[in-house]
Amino acid sequence: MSIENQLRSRLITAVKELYNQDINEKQAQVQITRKDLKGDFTIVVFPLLKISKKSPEDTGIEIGEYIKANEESVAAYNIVKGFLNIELAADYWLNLINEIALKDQFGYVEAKEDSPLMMIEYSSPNTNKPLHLGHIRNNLLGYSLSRIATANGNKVVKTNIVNDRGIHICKSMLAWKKWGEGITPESSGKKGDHLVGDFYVKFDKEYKIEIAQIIADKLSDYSAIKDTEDFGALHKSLKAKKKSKEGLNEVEAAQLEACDELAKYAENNAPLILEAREMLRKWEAKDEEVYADWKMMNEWVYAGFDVSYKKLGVDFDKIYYESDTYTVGRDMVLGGLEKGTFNKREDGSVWVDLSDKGLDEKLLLRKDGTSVYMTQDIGTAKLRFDDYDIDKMVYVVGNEQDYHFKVLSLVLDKLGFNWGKDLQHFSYGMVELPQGKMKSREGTVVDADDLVDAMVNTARDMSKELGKLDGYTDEEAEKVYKMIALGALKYFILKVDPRKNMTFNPEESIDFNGNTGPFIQYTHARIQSIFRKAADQGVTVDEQLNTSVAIDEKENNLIKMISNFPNIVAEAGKTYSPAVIANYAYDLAKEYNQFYHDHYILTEEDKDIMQMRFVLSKSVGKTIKNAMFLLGVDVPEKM
RNA sequence: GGUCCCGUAGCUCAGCUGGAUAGAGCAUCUCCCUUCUAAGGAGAGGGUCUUAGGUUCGAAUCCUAACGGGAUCACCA
Repeated sequence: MSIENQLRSRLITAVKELYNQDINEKQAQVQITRKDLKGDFTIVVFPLLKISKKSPEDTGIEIGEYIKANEESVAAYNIVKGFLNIELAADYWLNLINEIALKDQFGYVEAKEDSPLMMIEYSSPNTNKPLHLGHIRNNLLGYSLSRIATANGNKVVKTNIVNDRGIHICKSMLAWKKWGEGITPESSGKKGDHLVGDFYVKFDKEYKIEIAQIIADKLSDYSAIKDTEDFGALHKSLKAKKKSKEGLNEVEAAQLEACDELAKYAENNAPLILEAREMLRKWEAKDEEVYADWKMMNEWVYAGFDVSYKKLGVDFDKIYYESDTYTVGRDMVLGGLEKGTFNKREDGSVWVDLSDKGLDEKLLLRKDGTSVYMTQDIGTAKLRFDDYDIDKMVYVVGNEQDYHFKVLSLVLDKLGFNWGKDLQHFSYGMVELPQGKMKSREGTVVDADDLVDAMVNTARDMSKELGKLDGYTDEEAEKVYKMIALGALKYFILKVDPRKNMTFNPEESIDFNGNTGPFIQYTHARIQSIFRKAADQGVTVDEQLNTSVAIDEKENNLIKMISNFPNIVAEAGKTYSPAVIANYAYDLAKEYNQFYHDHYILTEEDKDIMQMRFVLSKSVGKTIKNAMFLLGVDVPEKM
């Protein structure tokens, strides 16, 4: 039992003994004492005043005396403004740090035979474009969450669902067929995912031209807007005005309706989209030529993704492909249709009615029988639960899909899967740039590969300038540059509460000073440097410290922070938040740097004190390393 | 319009299971490298915690409303 819990139960018995009253957890408040006050743990006595019928001071004294008399590790107490601060015996913390010093995996809980199996889905890319900044947040969160879940004693399976089919894939295929002239990654020297992405963009461009043409041709059919000169501008301004406080007048409402109708008509009747749909139909019918092209282009993309994943340092235990799972989903939908769980409309499309749950009707199969996004998620879920004995399913997917996962959960539940309603949508916020949202059409999307490369370059330049890696081979140094670059990027993204939208400022992200990953990595390297120096000087140091040595406040603070790490890991696991770990690692590094600044270690003459600072430094180094590991960040020996 | 999320220093973010004087970093201004890594440390300025009510001994934190920003409500994924 932790000392905190011991104090809590002492408090409960104290109230029972002193005032003959039982109190609950909420009334028994034990928290860590503010840093600027004397004491280790604080008992808040305010909630107990009604019971004690005494002043905060008197109540504090009575409880303080009781705890001091009955809890061995409590040495003293003080009362400030009605808060009872408990002071532990000096050697309590020193014994604790000796225990910690012996544990390599300090802070982690190992999984047992009967530990729950958690499957975490993340990444889930579309095979029609390369990974960008948004995917980076997803991948880093998913990877970190899986490490945090593992550290909390779960068996974890990292999984990925590759969205390798659907109309969006057909768009890039079609564009490549039409305008690609047989270009390949080899012939162009371009990464496969980028090459395919280019054709997706090309499709969009040509498609837009066709839409504009149709609109121009058909404009005269729509009386409300027939004299419009700039359709796009009108449509946009009407939509904006509808959203604004002002609202639309009758004429404008009619115009907007006409605009919407015409735009929809154009979008659905442009020759390119018709061709793409035909291609999707052929693909689902396994048309030989379409299938061969699809396979080839997908291979290009996978090869590209592999490079990006490796660059980011993430991986998966099991990858599912939508092209394998959508038919399973379709069968399940059809099965549900037979049982009357879903219903078919006259045109042949299949729907689920969720109006009793406060949602609306949702499409599960199109009228032409092809699958939608939801269909494949149903199939994927089925396959996964067939493959693994999953206790908890976590989907790392952006918050723009909150609604989708609400529906998925209910649909799975309707289909009779008891895990349906328990699925966890780990919903994270969007990544924005200082100038606003990323827009692929405006070329403001930050490419994942480019970003990592740029950061490695910055790390290299900076390191060379500082010259801290002299003596390393080029290969060794390059490893460190990469470590620092990724440390900066990962920490920058993971330190923010995942649920919130975040702003990614490229300039700030490559800053290596202050509250950054490299700051924490630097602290680790600094600590390792002490040990190297010690070895050079022939100083031998024991792994344990003398528990009767005197420590000052700073040293005590460090021990307290280290000993709190397991609680932090548990909290991060419970709240699914790498940010909790990131903030802790920063606080610990900062605290250590202050200690380092005004405490000498190797030149300290008192052997016991030197020993204590040495063991302390070692424990800090280890804890930083273990914390950063949970973020997927490695720490260097030198930097 | 319905539903959901967010609003803390000039900027980016902590703090939110109610608790003591609301914290970091960046940016601005001062200091500190002849002893273990200055990618560091110390200090200064900078706040009606969007606003208004409510609950409470106590509210940045919980509740309600307003204002501001975002997401979503497709035979897109």
